[in-house]
Amino acid sequence: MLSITKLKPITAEEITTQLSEAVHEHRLKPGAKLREDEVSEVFGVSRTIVRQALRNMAFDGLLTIEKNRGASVSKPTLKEAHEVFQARALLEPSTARAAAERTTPADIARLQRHIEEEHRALDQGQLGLALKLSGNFHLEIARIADQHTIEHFLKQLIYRSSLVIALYWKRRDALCENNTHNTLVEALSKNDGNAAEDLMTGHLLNIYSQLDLREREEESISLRDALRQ
Amino acid sequence: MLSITKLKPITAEEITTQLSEAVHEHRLKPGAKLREDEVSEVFGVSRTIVRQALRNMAFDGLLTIEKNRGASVSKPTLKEAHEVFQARALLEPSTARAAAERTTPADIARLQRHIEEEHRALDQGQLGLALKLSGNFHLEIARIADQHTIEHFLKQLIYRSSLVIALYWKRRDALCENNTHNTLVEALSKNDGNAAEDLMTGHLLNIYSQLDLREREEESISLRDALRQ
DNA sequence: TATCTTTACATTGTATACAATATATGCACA
DNA sequence: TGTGCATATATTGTATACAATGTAAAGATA
Repeated sequence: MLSITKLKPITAEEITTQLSEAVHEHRLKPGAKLREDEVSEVFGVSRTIVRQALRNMAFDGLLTIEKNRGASVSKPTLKEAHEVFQARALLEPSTARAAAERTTPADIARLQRHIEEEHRALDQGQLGLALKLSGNFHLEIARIADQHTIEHFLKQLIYRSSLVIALYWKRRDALCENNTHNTLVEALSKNDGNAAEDLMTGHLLNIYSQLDLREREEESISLRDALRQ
Repeated sequence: MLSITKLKPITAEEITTQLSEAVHEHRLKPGAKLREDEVSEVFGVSRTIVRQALRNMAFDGLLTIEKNRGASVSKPTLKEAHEVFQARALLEPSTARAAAERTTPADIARLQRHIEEEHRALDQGQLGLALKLSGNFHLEIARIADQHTIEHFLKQLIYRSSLVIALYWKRRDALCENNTHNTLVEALSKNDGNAAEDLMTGHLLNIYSQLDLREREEESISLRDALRQ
């Protein structure tokens, strides 16, 4: 028997979340176009709602909306890539320190579950998922630090980091397995703020160093885009 | 003779800017309601556009939109007030340093014009305007540092600072006249990054110290709001 | 064939109609 | 009075119709 109960339609925020995760996991790659009625068909809502969701994502820097030409997944420039990691370098170490000072056993358990999931995803070759989980680990730390404002900014930066990685990661074949996250959890569990701050600084530098952020010629992309301007 | 040329209507972004400035200048105070019809009448556009503008502002933290209950100017809590200045303390000093390393004479001229305007506003008793100009001074520094991402975050933080000041400033009667901005410009003109960074740190602490961020009983506000939840 | 126009189509932008919800008003009853 | 309920009004939320714009296809001219 089919249930005909009219279930309430999905909200703009839920669509935002789902699409954002798709970008974060590289299921939607930089440059991908998102047509409004395509999206509205998928989620079963009107374009009104879809447009709200797309604008949300544009705000987070995930999408770029060009007037009369629609929305597409952003392609951060080299400069923006640098800026994202510079901003993270300013925000995350002190946040890690603050988190260390108030980490509870329950927090540790959550973080360890995060890491496990991430490893599982890597083992199964789900690179995109692993990347998303890795980002969420960082967000979790901001949550523990109980810094909502910074968490909000960090969320944007981490999503954009995912785009940067999609475009500028040196070796696509493998996200290097590293155990910095484990070491960080250790520092947090000991409430060692100094260590947490230092580890986070090093961790970000490590990621940063694995990006290929040299100037490129093909930067001026698809010719069409170059001429359009 | 009346010009009947159909001038193109104002955009959502322009409305966002105008309303944001009104909030920044305290012409719109925390708690003030913004009805969609009213706004759309004022600007001569449909509610569609107004709703875009209101959502933009909600994203910046200037407005709080409650489902089915409309938009009103945000009233940052004590915790949020702390968070705003903690975030600024992380971002602005290093930004000032970066700015110092690339400040040009033209930049100095702009900054000095800023300060002059600010003083003029103060002399004429236009506190709100002075506050906005003061905020713009800080944004100008981020612009000089050529850090677009941080500038974007800072803009949000500075707008919210204005709300915090509206709610928690110790002495409403007078924005204390200080010449820290002048000293900062001096450091920038000498390309003295260390000094700029230190001055910015001190400046932010100074503002922070002039806020009354002690717990209050009346925090739970208008009773209506408290019970509504 | 190549280039330029013109035309048709696809897609986004805006206004508006209607539905859903919240707020205010009036009335009954104690 | 004042409290509860019912009704009316105001306001926001969503879908849709139409306008504006961009893109692709077809045709014309050389």
